[in-house]
Amino acid sequence: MVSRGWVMHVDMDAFYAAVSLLERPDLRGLPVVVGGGWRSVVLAATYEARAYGVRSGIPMATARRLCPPLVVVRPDPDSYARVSEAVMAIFAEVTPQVEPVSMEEAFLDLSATGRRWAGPEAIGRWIRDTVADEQGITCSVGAAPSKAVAKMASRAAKPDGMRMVAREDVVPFLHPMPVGALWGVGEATEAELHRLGLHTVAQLAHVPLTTLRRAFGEQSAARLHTLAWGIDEDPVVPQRRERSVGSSETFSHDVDDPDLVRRQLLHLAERTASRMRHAGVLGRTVVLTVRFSDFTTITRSRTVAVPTDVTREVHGTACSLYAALGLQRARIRMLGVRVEGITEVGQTLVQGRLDEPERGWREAERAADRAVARFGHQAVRPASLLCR
DNA sequence: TCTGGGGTCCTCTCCCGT
DNA sequence: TCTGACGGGAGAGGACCC
Repeated sequence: MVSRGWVMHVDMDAFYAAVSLLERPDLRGLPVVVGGGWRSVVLAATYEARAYGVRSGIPMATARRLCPPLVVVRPDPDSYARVSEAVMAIFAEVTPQVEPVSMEEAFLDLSATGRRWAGPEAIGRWIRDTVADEQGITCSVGAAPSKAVAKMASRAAKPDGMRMVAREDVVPFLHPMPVGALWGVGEATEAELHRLGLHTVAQLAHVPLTTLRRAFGEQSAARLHTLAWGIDEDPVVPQRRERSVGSSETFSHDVDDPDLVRRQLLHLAERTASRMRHAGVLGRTVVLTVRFSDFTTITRSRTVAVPTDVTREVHGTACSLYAALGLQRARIRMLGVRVEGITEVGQTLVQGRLDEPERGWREAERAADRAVARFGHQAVRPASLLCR
């Protein structure tokens, strides 16, 4: 075994766009993005589109302006899930210690690989070849002594490349980089670091910890400092359990009608709770998110006495949180419903209420879930959503 | 320019009980 | 009975990731 102490990060190149092109080979070589309606943002862009400055996260309108010949394709979640599952199965042939980060990337703890592998480079080559042969898409691979550095190595290798960073090479690899390249340093943190006169990882690594503490607080300062030296003890954890489940949606145009808001909250509560029932989990805290037309966003939450996965209860809590805001026809752009404090059904006592019928809403909604699974989403729906 | 939807984690504040 | 210190939990918001 020659891979002890190595963590590998594998990241699919422009995953959603690449998978979409499998169905549309005629679009190969063109600037293509995956995205939705006119108020949406770019979900993924091919490297041809990126040459125009188009990248994921920018508004669709901006993308069209930057790249007039842009081709837009709609997302295809089923295909993404199928390819992702196949790719994760390839990783599992290397090691059982696979931590999926999202559909398109995962960390692999190479300490647990068998003797058949000659080392991290051989593993990386095999993964890249197998993913390309079996799934027809490319990926980038980074390997290092820690997750954070492995992640940055795969980013440096993109697209369609591989980068190994041995323990003795970590500091020379990191220190010339701009601070914004560190994993976990986004726009706001980068701006604050620049304000402190820190532009490279080397400068960040040598600044006194007390200076960072004043600017970022205890935990974030410690994290930044250790990251700058490539130290990251975060282990590879297969099968991380979700800590919250939620659903949100931007209206096609801003709304101020309270009835429309309550109907949308029902739609979001239904989506959230049915996913919870499907996953076999319950949650205690309902979080309502409201984004107004000026893009200011507020959240309000309430913890209920008994954990729930019942649409009616999630909806009722979300509605009372909304009512408590006392909004006078404010223009709303987006609504979200999320449930936190997740536990598994088997681990939680679901206490019946005194005023609850013996076979209550929970059973009714489970029966509806079974009908939906058999006959499709239109089979059973709350009456107030039938006109959607 | 005009900003999706799914998440996690951290910080700060407030409230409550001791 | 009042006051202050302290810790824990809840709630709100922000930053970050893909």
